[in-house]
Amino acid sequence: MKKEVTTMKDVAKEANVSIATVSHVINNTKNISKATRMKVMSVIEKYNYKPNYSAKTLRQQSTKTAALVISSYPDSFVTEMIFAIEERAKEMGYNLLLVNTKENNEYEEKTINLLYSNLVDGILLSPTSGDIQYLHKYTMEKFPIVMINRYEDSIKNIPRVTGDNFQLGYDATTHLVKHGHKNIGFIFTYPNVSTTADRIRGYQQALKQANLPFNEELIIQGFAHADGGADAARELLEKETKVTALFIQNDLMTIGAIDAIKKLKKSIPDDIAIIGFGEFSASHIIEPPITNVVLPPETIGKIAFDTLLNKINNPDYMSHIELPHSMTIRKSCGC
Amino acid sequence: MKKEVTTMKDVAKEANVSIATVSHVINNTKNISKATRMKVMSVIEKYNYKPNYSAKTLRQQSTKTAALVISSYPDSFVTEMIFAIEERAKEMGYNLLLVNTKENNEYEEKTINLLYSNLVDGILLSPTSGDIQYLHKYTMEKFPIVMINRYEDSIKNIPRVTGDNFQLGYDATTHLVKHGHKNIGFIFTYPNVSTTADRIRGYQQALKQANLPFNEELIIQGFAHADGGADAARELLEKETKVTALFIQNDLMTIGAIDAIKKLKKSIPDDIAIIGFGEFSASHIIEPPITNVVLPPETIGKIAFDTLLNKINNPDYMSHIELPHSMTIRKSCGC
DNA sequence: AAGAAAAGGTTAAACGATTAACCTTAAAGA
DNA sequence: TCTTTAAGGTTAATCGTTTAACCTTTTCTT
Repeated sequence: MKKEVTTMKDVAKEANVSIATVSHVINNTKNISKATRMKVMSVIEKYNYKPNYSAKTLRQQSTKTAALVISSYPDSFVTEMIFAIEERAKEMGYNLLLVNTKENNEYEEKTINLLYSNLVDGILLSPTSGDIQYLHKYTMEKFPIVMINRYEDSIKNIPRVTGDNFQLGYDATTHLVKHGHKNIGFIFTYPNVSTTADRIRGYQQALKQANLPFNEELIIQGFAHADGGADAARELLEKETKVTALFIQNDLMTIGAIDAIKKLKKSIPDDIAIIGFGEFSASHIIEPPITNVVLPPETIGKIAFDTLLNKINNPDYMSHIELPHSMTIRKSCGC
Repeated sequence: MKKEVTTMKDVAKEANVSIATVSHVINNTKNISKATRMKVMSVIEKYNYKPNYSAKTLRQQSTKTAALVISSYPDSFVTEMIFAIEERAKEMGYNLLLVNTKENNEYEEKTINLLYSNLVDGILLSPTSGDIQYLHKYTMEKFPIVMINRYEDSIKNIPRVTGDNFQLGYDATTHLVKHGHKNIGFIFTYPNVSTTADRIRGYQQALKQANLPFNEELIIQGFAHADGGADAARELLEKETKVTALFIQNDLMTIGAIDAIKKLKKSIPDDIAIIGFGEFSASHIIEPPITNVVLPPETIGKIAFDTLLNKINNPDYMSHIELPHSMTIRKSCGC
């Protein structure tokens, strides 16, 4: 599939100048007389000529493209983050490649490997919950990678931007504790992931501080969609845990859980109080309106991209940024 | 920012073979003795060598990258479509570049222009509602573009895959008519877009068939988010239109509209019946559960990508594919 | 008016692969 | 045994830019 496309050579020939001159006109990299410039420009216009990106890249060793590798099915938090990153990339003159590894560790490694082939200048990575030790290879070579949302402590030299998930878990739990709850269920999506671990630490800390016992049975995993939330909620309610409150880490799951609880003829928040994670379009419309603890997806996205840019421009750049959460109080928590 | 990266040359030197041999080993494009192959492989392994993508691309004139250019803020329909496309691309050995033009026509043109620079092999375009006549330039050059969701009739030679939006509008409206509604509001997001136009034609056809008058006041635009839906619904209810049913073209707007209607102390579906567009995670949980007319985002995405592949491999390829919708009946329509 | 500096161009060497064409040597056919 | 064919490699051209180095010619400086 050979495309017959105008090249710089063609333009140069038609305009009766050298290739170098054409390049200089395009990039404004040398003084060019108005006459020549106009001549060249008109030829460019005439043939709708565009410089070949690969050739440019090959010569300049910079693709002006970044990749965003996410792992989970995108809920509204992730979706908003994605588009914030896309926008920021655009602003900074970068293109964005999107890859979803769907929590497939093996595929993730293959992807990073592929991207590493000078396809992109750097990678924004929200890693899978699997083993990501293979990343060491890249940090050694100082290939620009920035972790977003999730991190892995054993891998040094990778900057990251995440939410302050410990505090988030702590605050959400404390809020429920203040409403008098003693048996608080915690429904998460992926284990072995920093987000989950940090929030659970916060949860435990809050209980400890309130002199409440920590019951492992109250912490369970669910699939990251509505049905998964419903299943998890049912499981928790049917166990002998006397659970009276739920802290759910995913918007779709929250929706599912609410549905399931209603179907069990329990009232929210009277029988079961709920705090969800992440603001989404239906948060305030669902009955009852959902209290959420939220992280700012746009801010995280933009800062992450800027961090990546720093890392690209300075291979030794390092930072760990933790963004604070906020809480949107509505009825589902009992307030 | 020069990266010191191993090249094929380095590998060749270290393995004591020619560059060509290394290339042949990597691409399996010639008989190579087992001994040499192993020698080369081990050097590749040792240096974690990856072929330079730009060089490869430059030589082969194919980037194995496609772009998805969407225009609107992504609701769940679009989000699911995006990831279906990303997955399909992956399957077919392509990378996916994502661009959101946010309904900015000027930016859209700039984007297409940029992408055209051999950055991608082809573009999947869901165009803005603005003037897209500039596309003629590209169809002339047979640059592979496929329209997705939206199309523009005046631009020939561009394949497209969309929903059968006429039928969708017709069926949704007819359903409401059968419930006895005579004044059916139609809330859309973007005017001058084929999706909207086709659905309105369907709406009109349904009214005509039922001998109902067409009242232009009942068709209004709203911003594509929850507040926009709320505003539009209020506007319609406050007008002297005696509206008793609403057909809303966007999930967020539907959520907003429901909220607004409830706040006006009207009951759904008794006072106002509602049919939304697109299935989303809260569809069945909202009170009342929402009746939706839905298009299959994954199918549209996958078929669109395959169509683009066809177009890439055969510049004369042409097709107009219309996917059928389905309807998920719940309570909001009065059933 | 002489010398220096600026303006406006050009030449040619990269950048890092792929691949047709060529060259040996070994194996197979007759 | 002689000729053909296959196997295993290499050389060098090519893809389309960028950019340092070089060369004229014009314009300043003093």
